[in-house]
Amino acid sequence: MNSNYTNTCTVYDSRFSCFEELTEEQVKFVERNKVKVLFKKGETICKQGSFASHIIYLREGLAKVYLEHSPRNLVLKISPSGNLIGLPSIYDGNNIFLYSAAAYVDSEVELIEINTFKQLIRENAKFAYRVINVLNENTVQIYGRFFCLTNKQLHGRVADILLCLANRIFKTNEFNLPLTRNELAELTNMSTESVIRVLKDFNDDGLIEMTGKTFKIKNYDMLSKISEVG
Amino acid sequence: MNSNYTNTCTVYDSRFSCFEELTEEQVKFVERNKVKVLFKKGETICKQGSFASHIIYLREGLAKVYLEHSPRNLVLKISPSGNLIGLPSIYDGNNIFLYSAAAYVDSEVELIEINTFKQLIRENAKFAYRVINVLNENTVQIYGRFFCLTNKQLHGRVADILLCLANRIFKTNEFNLPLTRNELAELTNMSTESVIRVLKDFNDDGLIEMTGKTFKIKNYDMLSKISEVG
DNA sequence: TTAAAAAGTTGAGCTAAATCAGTTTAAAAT
DNA sequence: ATTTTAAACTGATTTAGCTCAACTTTTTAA
Repeated sequence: MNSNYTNTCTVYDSRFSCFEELTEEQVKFVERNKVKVLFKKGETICKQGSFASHIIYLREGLAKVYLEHSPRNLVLKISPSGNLIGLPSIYDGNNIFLYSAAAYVDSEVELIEINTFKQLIRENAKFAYRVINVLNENTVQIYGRFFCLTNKQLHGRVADILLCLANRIFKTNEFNLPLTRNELAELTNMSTESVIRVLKDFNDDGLIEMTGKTFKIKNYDMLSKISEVG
Repeated sequence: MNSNYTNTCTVYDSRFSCFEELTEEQVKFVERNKVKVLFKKGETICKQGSFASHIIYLREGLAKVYLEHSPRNLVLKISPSGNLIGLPSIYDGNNIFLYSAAAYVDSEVELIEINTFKQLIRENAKFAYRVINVLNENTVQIYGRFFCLTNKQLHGRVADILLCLANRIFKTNEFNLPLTRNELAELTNMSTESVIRVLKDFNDDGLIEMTGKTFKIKNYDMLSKISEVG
């Protein structure tokens, strides 16, 4: 089970859509109570501390979910298309966003009115069960990331995020990363300079091939090992 | 909302019991499908990687929930009585415990058969809604702890855990801690020596009064400040 | 009630990784 | 096309916090 900790500095990979469980009528109910919004790269999708009047479904794009805190934020997860953002805000006694989210690339989201969502949970147990699944998968992912950021050293963390990007986000060994080195540093909770140094090490050792923002995983096994050992 | 990050190196403080939502019949159904077990201090309540055949309700005691990984574990949370352990294991496609739990003190738990629990979720939407609440509260707590361990320095982390113990676990400013310095180190993700040094600093500066395992919070405000600043 | 083991404590030295201060390159803006 | 700004990179320096190696106190076991 230790492989759980490899490559978990990552995202929730939506295997289940809770919306599948809705009746036709409920689907229409959702349609009536949602709006579609486009966010440009860098824009804030939701703001920590503001009223959570809606659940956010990321239809297309890539976003980061993070806790705001000067001098440095903590990225909780990166979220590709197909994910729900803001679910933990729906618990009773709380009506504010617990975190912020921002678009890494131009993104398309659907905002679903929160009481609509809550009502669906209360009246459709199967839907609720799916939501619980989504929440739990998410929790597991965050645990992996928690472990990664607290117990792995720099090389392990960078290896981890590279594997994550290749496996879970872009789903290919060669990808063009829409993040700056700075954003990569925020994501791995390290300094920009350290990110650059570690990437250079990997490049020099032939583990990756890197030209600017183009990355190619050359030695998957070795990166996995580095990620595991920390 | 920044006070969110103070004193969150902590536990889920169960405000809602999901079981309140059960019908009489469902309560009986649970009664038939649960067993009561006693765990001695130090004993493993559930083991990461083993089959999760049940949900664990901590009726009495104090436990840690942690990810196992040599050379050092990561404590996800400490769990006082009234908490459910093992909820994230109930998602589809997974039937193993994602983490271990161990008793800090002699503890009494109830094991509820997992399919019983799943059935309740599917057939009682209000129960499911409560479970979602519990999961979300838990998630928020973990986020706080995640932030604490990744972004705060040693003094901030120790201040945080002391406030947490006083406020959330023992609910008094003077308490006898059933943890060794070593366990405190594991909890704050620092070395035992560092824990001792920081505690000594706090003691010397009059922020706490400490004799062996007896702790007394003397300057709550200053500790809060240290916890906030990091 | 004494021995053994575990927990707690202290200081010295080391190291991983941050910060700082700069240079180079690339991307926007004029 | 040229200036401006931002991002990428490099080396030197600093430092927070760990490890190590002692020693003391407390707890447990014989």
